[in-house]
This record gives sequence, C-alpha cells and structure tokens, in this order.
Amino acid sequence: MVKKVKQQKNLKDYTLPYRFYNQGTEKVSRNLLGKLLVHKTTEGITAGIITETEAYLGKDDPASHAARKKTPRNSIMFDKSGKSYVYFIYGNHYCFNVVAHIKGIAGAVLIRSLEPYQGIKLMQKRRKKNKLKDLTTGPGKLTQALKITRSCNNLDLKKSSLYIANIGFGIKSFKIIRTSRIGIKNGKDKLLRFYIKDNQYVSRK
DNA sequence: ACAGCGATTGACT
DNA sequence: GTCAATCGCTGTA
Repeated sequence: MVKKVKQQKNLKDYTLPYRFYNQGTEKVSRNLLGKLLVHKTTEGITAGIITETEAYLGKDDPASHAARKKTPRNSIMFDKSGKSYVYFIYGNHYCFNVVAHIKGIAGAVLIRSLEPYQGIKLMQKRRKKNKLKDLTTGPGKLTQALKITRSCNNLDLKKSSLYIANIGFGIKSFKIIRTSRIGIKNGKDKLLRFYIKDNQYVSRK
C-alpha cells in the first residue's frame, strides 16, 4: 500500500498542525489512519504508517481512563490536543496515545498498529523478531519497536523528536473498517476502533 | 497503606 | 484455544 515519497525531504516538514488534533476524538481517530508515526532517537529513525486506532472519550465512555475524575495519570487527556499520552499497562507494556478532543472535553486516540516504513532493522533489533508482521501489529509491540517509553509521555508532537507526519500523497486511497474496541470490559457497545481495510498490519480483523 | 486489576503479549496445549 | 507475567495507578480505608 505504501509508496515511498520520492526525493524525501525531512519528514518533520510534514508534521500535522495543531488544528488537525482539534477536530474531535473520533474524527482524529479516523484521520490518523494512513499518517506516519515517527520517532527519532540516538539509535536512528523508526517510523510506521498508522493502520489501526481506537478513540477513548470522556465521562460518557466507561472504557476510557478519563471516564471519571482527573487523576495524576489521566490529566493529560484533559489537556491540550496534540500531546502524547503514554501509559504503562499489565506491568509490561507501554501504550501510545495522541490527545485529541474538542476544547474542554477529555479524549485521546490509542495507536494500535503500524505498517513498518523506515528503520526496519532497528525495529527488528528492539523487538528481537525478524518478520515484518511481528514488529508493530499491536499497541505494546509498536511502542517497543519505536522505543516509546514513559519518557515520551506528555510531549508536544509539534516540538519533539516524536511526531506524526502527513505523507498522504504517497498512499493510495483506502476504506476504513469500524468495529468495537479490543481488550476492554465496559463500553464494548461503542464502535470506536478503526482500521484500514485489507491492510495486513493490523492487530486483528 | 494496600488490594485489585488493567486500552497486552508470548508461550504453550 | 488458554493462561501467566509483572508493575504502578486508583479507589477505599
């Protein structure tokens, strides 16, 4: 599905503007599909096309960390759109989210899967796996492949070495499949998971 | 202060 | 398909 951008400039030149993240959580979830998540570290650049996302809302969404009151952990979900929200889960994994909501309301988008795009060797080393499908097809896998950890929490995605670029002109059009979210107990009735149809780099169909 | 448990993964049957 | 690993956040006291 991906066609590499010809004569590639600095990816950072294509970083999404703040207004992109102010469209509302659900809309941002859909519109992040096909965008490029990039993390530059001293080891090198790793990047992947976003193929699967989930929206987590505010008080009306029982599955969301922001379903109840503000706490030290979830306060970022109430803060400015366009920041990163990274949390540690199951004593083992990090999950990467983008804060996105209409002003005053809490919300964030969980990035669940990527299609590897750049820095594949480095991803293979970090994941200790060789198959492309084992690198970034799950929220905990992609954070490991891109080395997103607790130090990446609460970053401004316009101002840090972790950012999301719009390379839409390098990608064919695609259809979006909408389903209920994965791994949650409450709120399964809401259809807030989105993924690119026929893309093999998703955590589940 | 502490028990309960989670927006997951990988190993194993 | 099942299930253990593992840690820090949160609600309750």
